[in-house]
Amino acid sequence: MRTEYQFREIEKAWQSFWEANEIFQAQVNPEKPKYYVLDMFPYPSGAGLHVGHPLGYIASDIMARYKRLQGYEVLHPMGFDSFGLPAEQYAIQTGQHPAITTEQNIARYIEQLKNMGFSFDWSREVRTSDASYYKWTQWIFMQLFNSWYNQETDKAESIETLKTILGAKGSIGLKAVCDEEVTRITAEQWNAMSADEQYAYLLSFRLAYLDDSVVNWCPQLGTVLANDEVKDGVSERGGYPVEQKKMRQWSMRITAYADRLLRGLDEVDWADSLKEQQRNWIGKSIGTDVEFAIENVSDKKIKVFTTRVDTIYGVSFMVLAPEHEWVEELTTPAQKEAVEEYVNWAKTRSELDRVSEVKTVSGVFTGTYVINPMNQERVPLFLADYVLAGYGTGAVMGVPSGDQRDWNFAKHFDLPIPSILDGQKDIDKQADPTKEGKYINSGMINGMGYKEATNTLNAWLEENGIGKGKVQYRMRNAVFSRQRYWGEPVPVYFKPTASGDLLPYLIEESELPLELPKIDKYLPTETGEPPLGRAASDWKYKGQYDYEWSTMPGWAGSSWYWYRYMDATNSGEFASKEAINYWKAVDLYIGGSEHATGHLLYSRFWNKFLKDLGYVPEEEFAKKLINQGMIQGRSNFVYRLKDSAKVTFVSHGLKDQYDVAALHVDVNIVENDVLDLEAFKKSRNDVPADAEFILEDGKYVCGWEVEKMSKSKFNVVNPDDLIAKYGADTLRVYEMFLGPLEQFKPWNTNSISGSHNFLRKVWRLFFDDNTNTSKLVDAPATPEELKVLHTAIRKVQDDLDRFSFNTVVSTLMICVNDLGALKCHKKLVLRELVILLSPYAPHIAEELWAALGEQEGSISYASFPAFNAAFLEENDFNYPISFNGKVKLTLAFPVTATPAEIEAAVLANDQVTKHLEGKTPSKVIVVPKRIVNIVLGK
RNA sequence: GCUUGGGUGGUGGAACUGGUAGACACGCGGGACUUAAAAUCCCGUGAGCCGUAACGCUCGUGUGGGUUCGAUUCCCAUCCCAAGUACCA
Repeated sequence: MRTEYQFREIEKAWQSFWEANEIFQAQVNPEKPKYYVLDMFPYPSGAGLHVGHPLGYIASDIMARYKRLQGYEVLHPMGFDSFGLPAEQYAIQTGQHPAITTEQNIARYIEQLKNMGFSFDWSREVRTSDASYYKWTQWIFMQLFNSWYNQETDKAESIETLKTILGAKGSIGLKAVCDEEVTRITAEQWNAMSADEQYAYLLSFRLAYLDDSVVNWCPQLGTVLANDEVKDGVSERGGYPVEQKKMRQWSMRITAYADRLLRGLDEVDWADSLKEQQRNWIGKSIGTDVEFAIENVSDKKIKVFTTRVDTIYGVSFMVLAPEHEWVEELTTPAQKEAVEEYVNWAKTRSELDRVSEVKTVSGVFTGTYVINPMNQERVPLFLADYVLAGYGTGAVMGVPSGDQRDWNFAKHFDLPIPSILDGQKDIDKQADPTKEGKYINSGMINGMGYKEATNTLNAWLEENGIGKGKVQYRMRNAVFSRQRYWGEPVPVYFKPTASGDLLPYLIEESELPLELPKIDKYLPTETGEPPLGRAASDWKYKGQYDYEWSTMPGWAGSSWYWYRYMDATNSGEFASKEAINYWKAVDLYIGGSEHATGHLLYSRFWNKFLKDLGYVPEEEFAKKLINQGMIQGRSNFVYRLKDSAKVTFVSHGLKDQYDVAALHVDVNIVENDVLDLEAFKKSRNDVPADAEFILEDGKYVCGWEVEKMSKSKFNVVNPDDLIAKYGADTLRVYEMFLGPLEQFKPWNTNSISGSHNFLRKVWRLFFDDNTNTSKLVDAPATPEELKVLHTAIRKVQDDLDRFSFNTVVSTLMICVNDLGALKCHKKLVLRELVILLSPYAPHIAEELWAALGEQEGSISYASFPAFNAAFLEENDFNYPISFNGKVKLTLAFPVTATPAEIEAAVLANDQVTKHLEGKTPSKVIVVPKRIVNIVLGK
């Protein structure tokens, strides 16, 4: 029998062993510290996994296994974000229920994941589309519906506390996050309301609420599209026109949490770029709302938001967004034509046009003037598309001296550019946004500095009822309805009031889950209602009330799933108190950065909400987050002669001598950029058997380029193929060895043989390939062997603690190379080496662990080797001796030598004297156990 | 434009708080073993230069400056690449 490294048998055997013995099942175990390693769970797409997907899973699995070795109770689960569009689209085309497609895809994913040897606790697998899971997504929705945000306590509270407050004090002066247009009422008014009226009033305060939202409606497809399904104003699929349509939609008041979402970022260990993205997305700005009166219009005032109220005396014009609702009314007859023309032109401009033409100035005068409340000056009112209707109040005060855009605008329309600060420089050439200096030409703030001026103005404006300090956020509330089938039903039905208005009511908690009804077709109804409307005739609450027909968005199920893993089969709670209090939050979360402003923001929102209600203990759900970099494709090309009677391909190195066209070639038939000619001829029908190849050095060399990994570019590498050829352990080691986890990098199968050879070298430390014998011996380790081993122990531990997965691989390679050179086959040493290797290559590690005669069954629960610094101690240190920073030689000195002794010895050395060339050193720097530098004057 | 990363051999990358730049691996070249191949092992491999040779010299981390005894690492300026983004008042 050969004992050569038989990875196929080894990997299958250990995967079965792990599964049969439930090796990776996590328990609530207060005896041990816990560690929760989470991967962003995948959407199970029909294409299966490519080599890019497992990258993050490998890293998280290494951490999970490493922490187990360190004695932690590790929770490392996997599941599926299984609601989503592709399955629904497939259902529309084929009529097959999305659940069936989803089930098939998941089965494929699980098979692929199991082949990789991940240490997931599969007993905790979750699927967002299972009713037993979405029951709790619906339950959280109900909690949100039953809550309001109290700004006094700065947290969400039960709607019952709001009723009490309204009954006692009314809503005048109530600090709550609510609909903007809500009418403020007294306690008497509240108490005088009917039950239905009170219920309707409360809807404006609930964290889940109904609102008219603008959606991308595509009449031809009869459906609502997400922003990224719309390209250049038409649907990505089919290219049909898309219009903006107002629809009654469920929304979530995420803006209530804007400030906490911002503050929480300081607590978590996430990449700066990611935090910055979230900060930008939330877009907090502190400023002032100011009302400007309009000349000859008494019933309206224009409200502007400014972050620089201190510049208000420098206002020389005012601008409204072209979409502003008062445009028509505020245009004078003389300007009517020009304004209409401008508004129509502005409508044709896409978002892209607006962004790309930043430098051009456009606008039109309305003919109307507004009055600056500070100095009663008449200021012309313009329209310009640099002002956006969707941000702030849709109106901006123009201060050309301090804002470059305003300055450009003023120059273009020949408006005055008054100076307001003595610190402003060259404002005839450009705007100067400085806050330095004292105010001039500025009425009541003349002579003041920035801070004092701002405070003075805010106080005065508030006192006179003209303005007010305000915090403005860019972030909008989150639309929560989707006009789709394959999502969670919203647990709401509509019941008419006495006057016939429909009000939304929650179903009873005991009636959860509200399951998706069966429907005949997965399209909207003929009247444009969502697909669930098709079930309406026999899908009614208590047999009489219509349910909500829209479903929840994709982010609903993924905004709390890490809690379900803690107690995945609990039917009475989303997770038990005991489980939540043990596992608390995710210690390490790994996933792509593309979720920065979606999933990661919504999840933080729901987590904070659940904490407010006392269901979970932590304000932030993921303490540490690593974004793995995307793996890009590396395409290969062949070069076909353009004018040649016979089909002819020329090798990469010679292609410049011919007129050629580059064609993608399947990377799976190319090795080290050398094309497998036979496979190539078979792979394509457009390559005849007698095709000719112009070779270099007897080989056909392909060109290459980095592109996105995609089928159309023939550069998709399937992990299954690599596992079949090299084994999962090799693939795991190689993916980590490729480079830092966070970095974007192209996939290149070329050097995978290096990782495979490494594992074979490990194998050969244990077994002789030729004589079929074990080389293991029971002998005490030499100091040299211990030094090699402990150098590796220290570095592996240090590197894993800072998530430097790639350098661990080279450390292990060095260790194995060194032990090989020392011909070390001692059990005591190799035992520790195998433990170090086991997080990366768990199958071979288990096999070798068994070969060592270990009785413990699985290496997974061995102890991580204890580092002993004593083995690394040296008597001498080899000092590099440098002259003016350039190293010329090295000299060994005892580590106990003092700098003075070293300096004396160095200067007395013959070689050093030779390098001095008779010069006298002006200075000698000795850094103990580092370097000696001799400074020579010029 | 702004924000955040990043530019190191033929390639992927290493160098943890400033201390021998290029670890480790791929690729390539040479050699041993073999009838041959595979496998394995050994040697070499940043560029340029001097010499018969041991050895030695010069340059070198996008570019230009600076700080320092000493800079891939810190500072300033600048160019290029990637991701994100908002004309945000």
